[in-house]
Amino acid sequence: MSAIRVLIAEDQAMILGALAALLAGEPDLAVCARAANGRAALLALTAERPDVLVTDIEMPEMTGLTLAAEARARFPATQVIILTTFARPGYLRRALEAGARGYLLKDRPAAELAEAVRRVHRGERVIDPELAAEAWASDPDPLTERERQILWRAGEGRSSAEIAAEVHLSEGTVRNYLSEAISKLGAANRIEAARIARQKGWL
Amino acid sequence: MSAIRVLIAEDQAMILGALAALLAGEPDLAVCARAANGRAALLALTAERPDVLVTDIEMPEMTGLTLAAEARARFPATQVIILTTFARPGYLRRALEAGARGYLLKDRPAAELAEAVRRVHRGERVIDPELAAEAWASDPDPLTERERQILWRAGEGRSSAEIAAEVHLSEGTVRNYLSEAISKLGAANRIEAARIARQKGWL
DNA sequence: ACTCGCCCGTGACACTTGTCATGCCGGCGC
DNA sequence: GCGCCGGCATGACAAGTGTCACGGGCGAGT
Repeated sequence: MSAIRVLIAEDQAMILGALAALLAGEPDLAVCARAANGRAALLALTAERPDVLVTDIEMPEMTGLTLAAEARARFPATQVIILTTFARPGYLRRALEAGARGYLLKDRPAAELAEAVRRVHRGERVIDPELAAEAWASDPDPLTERERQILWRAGEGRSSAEIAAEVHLSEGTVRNYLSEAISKLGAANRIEAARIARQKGWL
Repeated sequence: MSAIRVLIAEDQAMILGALAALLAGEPDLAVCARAANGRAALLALTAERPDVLVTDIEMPEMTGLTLAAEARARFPATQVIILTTFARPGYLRRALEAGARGYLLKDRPAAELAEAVRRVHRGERVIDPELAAEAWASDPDPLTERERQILWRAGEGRSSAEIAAEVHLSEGTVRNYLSEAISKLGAANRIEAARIARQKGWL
């Protein structure tokens, strides 16, 4: 009986190393690769085809949520666990929609990580129960994928023209999406809209 | 020759466990206790008198910085290492004033933690070199009080007119201050300026 | 086949924002 | 006294932003 092969994606190098050390202590688990961002994780997925992917959400290059969706689509044999600081219902909802099988908080005891890896590998779901209840009660993400993508860039300080170039759209269209997002969120401008969306976990 | 005894303080349980696992892999180090907040760390210090204390900054009950100062005053034999996410020069300065011997970022490779523990135990200082340079070289806060006051509000999403009303200035003047702040920070617009200022700890 | 939602685009308009030239005033050094 | 600089203010202009009306295409459901 061979060990469960795990890929860890986490942008803070020391935490990445520490998590790897944590799982290395379990005889039935093996950390087959590590990645410091979403893009590197995709490469590692292709090369290693691990049984389980454990990923943070907030990473450079590609967030853990889009990584989860990519992984789901291209490597369905790999189960995804989101491991994050943030107990935002919006994150959980999007994680589940992206096909994640587990959602774990960094607040939880260390032992739960190894246990979660085993359980998703058996095909079970592992969701923080407190968070699951809260997620059901909260209002759903009103933003479309495009709106989120564009609002995120606007929140970083990019201009409409810059965003248009980045996502290959016309500037007018970008302004339309922003206008739509602003009105959906009841904000007065793109800055406030980005702030609200971030706080609700929709970015 | 006995192992170096280490106390770890960190509020995120999983990270705490992972860091402990990381140090447990080093034969010359021993994690003698763990604490989930500053108050618990003080109790553990009293009970265990460890050689080295590794602590996060942002914790409930008592921050790592005040914990460092307390430890320095009451247990001078224990050397303190601050381990944090934030590369803010202001934090580093306060950490050193509190008597910390090490300041390490969670961004750094995992191997550096064990090495840092050994070095502070030998009486050396361990300061992230990048951060040390930045802390001394960085022009301390180019913003005037007015600029800060106004840029902060702009970062919250308020318009120039709203800000003008709040601080009893003309709208044109508000725009002038913002323009000045934007150029001082090398930003392209108020959003980016606010982001940069926040990141540098100037807001 | 039809509607509905999301996607993408255009053009026009009013408003906001960023920049610049210009000025007043009070403190500071010489 | 004099120049000089930093804080504060104004007005004017160009560029960027938010809104609206309107158009097209595509896929999912009824």
